[in-house]
Amino acid sequence: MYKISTRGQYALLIMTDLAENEGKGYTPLKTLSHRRNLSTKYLEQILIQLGKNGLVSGSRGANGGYKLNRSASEYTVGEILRAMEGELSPRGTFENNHLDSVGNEQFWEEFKQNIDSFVDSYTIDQLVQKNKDFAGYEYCI
Amino acid sequence: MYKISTRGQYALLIMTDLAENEGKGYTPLKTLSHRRNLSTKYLEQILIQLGKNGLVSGSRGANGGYKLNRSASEYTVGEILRAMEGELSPRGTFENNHLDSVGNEQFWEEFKQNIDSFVDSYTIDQLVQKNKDFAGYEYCI
DNA sequence: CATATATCCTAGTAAGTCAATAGGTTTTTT
DNA sequence: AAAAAACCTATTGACTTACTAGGATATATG
Repeated sequence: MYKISTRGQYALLIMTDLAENEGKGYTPLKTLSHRRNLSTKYLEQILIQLGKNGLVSGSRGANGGYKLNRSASEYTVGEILRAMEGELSPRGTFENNHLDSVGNEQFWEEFKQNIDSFVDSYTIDQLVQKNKDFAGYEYCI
Repeated sequence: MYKISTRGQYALLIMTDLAENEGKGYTPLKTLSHRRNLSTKYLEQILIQLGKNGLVSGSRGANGGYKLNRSASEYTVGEILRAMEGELSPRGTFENNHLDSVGNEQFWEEFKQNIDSFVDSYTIDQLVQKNKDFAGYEYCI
């Protein structure tokens, strides 16, 4: 099937959200989950994992929350997805099966490289920019 | 993350196997499963599904088995994988979530197109050729 | 110091998927 | 008639997903 789970999708969404609110200090989990209408407790796990991977920082107590560690242009979509999903290999179990043919092995390897180079070609600020472009278009109607 | 399941991987392997044995009439399930050391009963389900999708034909009785419906150059890897896995969308549940941002939506759409165009750029006979190239290289050592 | 606010941590669970296994039915050749 | 083979349907254990739940820890403010 090769699907990216909701963890990866939510992570990407929240990273663009944080990017859109860059420079406003820490954004609390509650604000994020309400703004995107996602389960607070579920999103919490995602943010903690993003933190453990060095993508966001959390601050506890009043006025706390989460913020990006770098500027939005310094995050690729790939590293965010990999932080949540692990390697984005299109093969599941039985990788490198010795029974597989060499041609097939090469195909699977190229498939993985193709996916990696696609997701690594996108940065978070490019996603944010796409939104802005669309918003601008809407207002012009 | 969901990966391409063994069904898809086995299907691809068996299609290249059938391609390598093109012109030799029908190949029985038992031969295929023993040659690739795969579960006969499991592979049976895969071949039946490939048949329902018009990719192979089965013939019952003695001297029966399976064979390709077209020449190996007329199959893309994509159509084989889609026959087993359904659409190769990288998103799982909650596609087209109205809460998603436009930029993200576009990203997911392009991601899917990227995958489709990759798997559709490969034909089965290209995989077979890769094997032959490698075999030739081996013998030259 | 006390309290509210917020992140951090661990465990559990219902539903679904995966990878087989199993046993039978139907068709075709010899 | 018998053997060979595709076809069909059901079941199962292991695993994953998408949450839910309850607490422990840290921090700003009064």
